[in-house]
Amino acid sequence: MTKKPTPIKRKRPTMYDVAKLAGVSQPTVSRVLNGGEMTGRISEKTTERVLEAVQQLGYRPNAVARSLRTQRTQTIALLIADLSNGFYHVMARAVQDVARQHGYEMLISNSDHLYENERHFCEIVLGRGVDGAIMVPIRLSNADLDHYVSQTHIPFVVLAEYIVHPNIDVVFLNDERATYDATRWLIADCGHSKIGYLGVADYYPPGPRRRHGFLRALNDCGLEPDPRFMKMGDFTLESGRRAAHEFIAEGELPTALVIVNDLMAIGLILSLQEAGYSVPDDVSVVGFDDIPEALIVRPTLTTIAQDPHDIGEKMAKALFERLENPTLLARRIESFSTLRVRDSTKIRRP
Amino acid sequence: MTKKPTPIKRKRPTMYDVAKLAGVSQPTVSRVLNGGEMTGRISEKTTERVLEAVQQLGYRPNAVARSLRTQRTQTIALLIADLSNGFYHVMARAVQDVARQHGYEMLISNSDHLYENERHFCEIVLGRGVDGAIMVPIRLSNADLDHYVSQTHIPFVVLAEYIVHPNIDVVFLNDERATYDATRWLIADCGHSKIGYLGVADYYPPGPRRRHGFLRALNDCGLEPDPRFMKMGDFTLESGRRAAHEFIAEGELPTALVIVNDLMAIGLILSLQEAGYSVPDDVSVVGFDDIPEALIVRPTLTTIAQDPHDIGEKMAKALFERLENPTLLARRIESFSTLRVRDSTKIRRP
DNA sequence: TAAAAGTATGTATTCGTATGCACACTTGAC
DNA sequence: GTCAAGTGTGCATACGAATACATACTTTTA
Repeated sequence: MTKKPTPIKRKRPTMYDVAKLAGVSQPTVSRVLNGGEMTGRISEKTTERVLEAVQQLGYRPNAVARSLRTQRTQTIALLIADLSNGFYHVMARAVQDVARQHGYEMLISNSDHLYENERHFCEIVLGRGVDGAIMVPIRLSNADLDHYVSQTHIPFVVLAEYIVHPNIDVVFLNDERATYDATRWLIADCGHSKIGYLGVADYYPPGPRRRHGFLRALNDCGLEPDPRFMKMGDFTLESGRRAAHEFIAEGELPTALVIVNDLMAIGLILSLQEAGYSVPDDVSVVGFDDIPEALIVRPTLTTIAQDPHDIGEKMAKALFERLENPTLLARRIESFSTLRVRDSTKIRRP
Repeated sequence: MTKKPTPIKRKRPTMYDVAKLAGVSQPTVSRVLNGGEMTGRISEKTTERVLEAVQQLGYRPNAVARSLRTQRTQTIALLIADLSNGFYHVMARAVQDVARQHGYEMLISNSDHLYENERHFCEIVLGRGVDGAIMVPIRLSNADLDHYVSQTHIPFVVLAEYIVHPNIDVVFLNDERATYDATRWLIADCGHSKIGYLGVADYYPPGPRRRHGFLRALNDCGLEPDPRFMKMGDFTLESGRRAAHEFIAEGELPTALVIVNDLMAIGLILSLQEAGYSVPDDVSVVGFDDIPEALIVRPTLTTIAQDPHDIGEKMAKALFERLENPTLLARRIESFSTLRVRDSTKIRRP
């Protein structure tokens, strides 16, 4: 008779197994491992025996059981809007660094800008009982968020100026102001007056704010927005290319374009170049985000740089502050942008 | 005596609360919600009452408790080597799609190519009891992985040809062959003979294989590798720039370069251009990966395209097949690369 | 030298859910 | 009118660890 086909799982050892081997009770093992001074000290001899048994069995605490008992999972959840947007990598990394520093794990999810996915994420957060959540909501309304937040009692931090809620920390960029400043710079310092704007639909939260900053700058400089130069995309490179083709087809280009994000700006630049136009000689372009690709495209992209590391860090810190002190009130925290002038813009003297 | 300082959390409702409100027992609630036909059917009247109570209390099952009871978490873990590498986004997305399709959540982690992080990930996997794990190990040895895998009994899938283990599914690329083919194409079809290679240190797993493919092609075509044209980086764009500066400083360039990944290829191209060289007129460049930036850089990058979506999908599918059928033997699954010829290479007739 | 105060450990219970088993009640068959 | 075979529920327990409380033993104190 041959050996049995190996009963693949020998069960994972539990505290009871360790306790039995060490000749003590299960709680003693727990106390040795968690060392909570308050729990009662364990003699050195016992400690030693227990640790040896742990070693010998290769015991590892079961995080699920522990979570059930302690009501904390040592995990936070992070929802980002687009896994393929470089902006979020840096942010995610910053969050992860802070989390790890606090001994927490991070559950990342990706909404692809879809309402359904954002809701799904919240459901998970509620069901799985993570200890805190950080998200970049794009489609969720204040009411939606309130609905979820009121059911859970964990700290929530969002990157979204439009959210206003007594229990949610908000980190936000001053998009409106940043776009205003950049536009004004194009007009006042660079001498442009035929300026266009490539934005996104209003239901994307940063859409209205950035467009408004653009329009306000125009207005303050005594210019009228030209409807021929106002177009829309959807944050993707491809939509930037489409916009370029529209401009080309219509035969008239502005001398400068403010664009709602870098990816679209890059798409537009590539398509303009392929059609024989020059950036910045024919059109100056200003993007928004400062993703790594902004330094790869030629000309390098002038852009409004957000600081995703700073944003991630601020969000994570806010979260852990509230985890440690749940009575803390929700705050609104600003993260600043700066205009990085590169080669895609040039001074034009009429 | 005053009231306690407000126990801010009114506790989350449990099945008992639902049961009480509906006038049934807790197991009945469980059976209504899980509807497992085998469990015994519940009368329509009861079902209705229970569902109403669920609704009214806003009850949500506690995933932690459920996991403890069922010994499954409905979660898989994914470790990627570099969150800022576009290659992994697509892969992660593919994995997530398959996971979601099976009703599983995904815990993403990021190793930054660091040994410590890879180990940490395995520890988490063991402790937290995810149901399966997918990883891209870079530093972990076969022995390390064996150490971990032997302690857990969940399916593991890795993207790494160098791993050989009876309980680990391996998805791999035929790097050696792909590099061989590309090099041979440069020589035979494009007429290059002064060919260099920009690689990475041997402790990065794909390093030796890709270099070997390069050398084998040279050898098969009767060429000798020229040590002046063999350099190393570390996968980053910056290291590609450094290599370019070395070439320039040394004053002699090959007419074609095979480069271990796109990011380094792009860095090299940018630095060469800044120094006044032309790609592909002075040097033809072939990358590896086909990241999105390959289409942004000018000239567009000729590259060996991996198919990250295919890879992610294959890994996830392998994982779920073994989740559903644990007796399945571990397999080795190949994912194919194709050479995408773009503008960074040109034919040279001596 | 008995009582009080410490020390080290064990006992019992709890977290929220799933599930084997027992039980009561129907229905139909003989 | 008794028994077999369903139905629909409740009871008890288990998952693995943490913790309030009890207990045994030691030391100190009056």
